[in-house]
Amino acid sequence: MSRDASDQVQRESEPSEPGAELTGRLGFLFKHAQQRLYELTSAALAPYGINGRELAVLLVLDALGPTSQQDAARRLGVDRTTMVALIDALEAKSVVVRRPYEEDRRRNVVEFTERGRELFRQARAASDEAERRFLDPLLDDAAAEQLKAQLRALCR
Amino acid sequence: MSRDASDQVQRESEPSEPGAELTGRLGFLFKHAQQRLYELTSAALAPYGINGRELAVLLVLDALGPTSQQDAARRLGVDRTTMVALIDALEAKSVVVRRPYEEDRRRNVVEFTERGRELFRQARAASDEAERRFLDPLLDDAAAEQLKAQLRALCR
DNA sequence: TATTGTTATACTCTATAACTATA
DNA sequence: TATAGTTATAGAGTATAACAATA
Repeated sequence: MSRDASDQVQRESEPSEPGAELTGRLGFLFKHAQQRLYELTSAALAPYGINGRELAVLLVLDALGPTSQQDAARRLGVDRTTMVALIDALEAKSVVVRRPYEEDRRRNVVEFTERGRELFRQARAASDEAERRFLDPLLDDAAAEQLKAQLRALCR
Repeated sequence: MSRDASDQVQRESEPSEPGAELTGRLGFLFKHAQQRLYELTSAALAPYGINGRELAVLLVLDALGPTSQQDAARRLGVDRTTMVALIDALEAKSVVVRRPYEEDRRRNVVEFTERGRELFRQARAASDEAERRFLDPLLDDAAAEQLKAQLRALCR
């Protein structure tokens, strides 16, 4: 990366490129940045047979340990009915299993299978690598970290 | 604080807050930042009876002048069949009109109505204000501009 | 043959409501 | 009564395929 910082910093507050009325808007920028991240991540995860949403479920399971579907749904910020389908898909691929929870038989415990845990480790590494490639256009690691910090601030 | 040493090691680029495995990921950050921007923008546009996608169409029309649906669709990066429905909605609200284009009668020309142009000006201002509120958690205007510059770099 | 607008259709992601079995 | 999981269903947003009119 050998570009001058001034190439990337927007000096004035009015963009001057043609079409910036649209392409300079936050909604447009977020949509397209996200689209690009989605493409990179999808390609990176394809060899493992899971998608980004399923990896997110696995990250939650890894963080929480064996968990009820409801807890995982809350943690992920999705509806519990959405979680049913996500776990269905992961269970069909033998990445996780549902176990009855004896102490409260309304619940399932969801946990990794042995090969599911190994698949998760590899898929997470592939996704990490995709994130790094996504961030590659930024100047350096400090810029990448700052972007993350700003996004964190914007999520309340 | 007398935990095992391995608990206290501050790793290099790993965030240490609980749950950061998920919430520190770019996909998660983008999704939630965008969700927040969506909520603010939706609320800001509601009084004008249009949504963010429709405002994007109007921004394209404003940038291009009277345009065919296909040109507008290309500029926006959506399918021409998607544009049909978008123009349908805007025309139903008398914000734009379709006019036959005499030089090439396969085409329509889409353009603002008089009150549509005025509504657009006000809606755009409201959306701008929503963007500013969205960016409010950032330190200052320079940080906001830098975020935009970084997003632009990430969209290729 | 190719292009513009259109319709019909389908797919993805997600949520709400209602059912069941448990508590 | 309340909760966990499930099913059925619906809505938003989008795309593909096929058609009519026109070039």
